[in-house]
This record gives sequence, C-alpha cells and structure tokens, in this order.
Amino acid sequence: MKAHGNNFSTLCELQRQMAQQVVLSSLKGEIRFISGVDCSEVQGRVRAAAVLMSWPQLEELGRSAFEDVCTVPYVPGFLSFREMEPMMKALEALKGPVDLILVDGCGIAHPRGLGIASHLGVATGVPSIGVSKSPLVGSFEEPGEAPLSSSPLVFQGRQVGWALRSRKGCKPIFVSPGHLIDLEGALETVKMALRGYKLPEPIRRADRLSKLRPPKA
DNA sequence: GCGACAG
DNA sequence: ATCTTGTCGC
Ligand SMILES: [Mg+2]
Repeated sequence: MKAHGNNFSTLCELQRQMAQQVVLSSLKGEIRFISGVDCSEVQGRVRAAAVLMSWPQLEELGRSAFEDVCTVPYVPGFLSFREMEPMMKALEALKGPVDLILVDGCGIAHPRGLGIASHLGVATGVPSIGVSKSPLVGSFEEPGEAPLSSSPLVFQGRQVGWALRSRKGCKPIFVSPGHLIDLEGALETVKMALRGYKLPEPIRRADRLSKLRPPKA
C-alpha cells in the first residue's frame, strides 16, 4: 500500500474503490480484545504505537511501537498513506488477538469515505472505529455540556459520525465508523472505552507511547 | 477563485 | 503533527 509514485487522482480513485468495500453493519462476534493505535512524528521519523487491552475491563495486556524514516508528507484527506503502514507494523508486533481497533483519525467521515480507520479496517479485515480531535469534513451542532452528550456529524446530507462530549469542560471528539461496525456501535464502544479523560483509554495510551523516544540502550 | 483541511 | 511556560478553570 505504498503511496510512492502515485499522483493524487490515482490515490483518490483507490480511496473511492476501497470505500465500496467498507461494511457498516452491527458489530459481529464476541469482542474480548481491543487495540488503540496512534502515530507521531519527530525529526523526520514516524513512530506508531499500539496498545492491547481486555474488553470491556480495559486492562492493558501489551504494547508495541514501530519507528521508521518518514517519507510521505501529511496532506489532508490522505493521512492513511503516511501512517497506516507504521500502524500495521505496530499492530503485528503486539503478537496478540485483536477484535476491534480504535484509530486516532477518521473513519467514514472523510471526503471519499475512506479515512485511515476505514482504510486500516478494510486492509486488515478487523472491525475499526475512527476517533479524531477535530472534524475533517461535515457539520455538527455543539453537543450539550453534560459528559457523554452527542450530536450527529453530517456530510453531504448523511450522518457519518458523531461529535461526543467525552469529558466535562473539554471540546468534543469526533467518532465515526471505520469498518464492520455501524454508527450506533461506534458511539457506544467509544463511550465504554472512556476512563475519565478526553480520549478513549486505548488511544490515550497509544498516543503517549507514540510520543516517547525509543529507550536508549 | 477562495477558504477549509484528520495527523 | 510540532514548536513550548505559564496560566486559568474545574
Ligand atoms: Mg495521532
């Protein structure tokens, strides 16, 4: 899934094609393990991190990170071509079963319906949900101030996600289905993954880990 | 044409 | 995302 040598129109076409493979149905099967993934960049290098937790207890079972030279620049709408492979490497390094993946980024709330969470979901065949700190596309009404208040995120006349007040006094986070899950399931899952902070626990931990410098020997 | 624009 | 100390609010 290299982005090298491809122009934007080609990448757009790839996204539109893969978006047709996205499945938005109720979550199937038992969920026992959930993973949170995020990616950071420091001095020309990308560092992806993944954290594995039990569900719904959310006890940490393992974590991993993968670092590499960063070649692809960040361009709105094409984040997956920059961060998806490092994230998959980190997920593979977990060496554990993953039933659901929470991704720092968008799911179907994307110009062509294939945010990084959806792209990762289709590529792995694992159910996924996108959680971002700001919306890439769509409009919404400010959720109520009460924690867990939510409002629809609408793009091109249809709901593609939610604005969720994940914590008192904080700006809302944006939740959208990635793959193999529906709007209601994505919202409920993220709510269940909150542990007193703005971000759901698996992503919060992956975010912290991705920002840690590789331990020096 | 202009402005917006996940991380 | 990153650059960065103190500061305001719950
Ligand atoms: Mg991130």
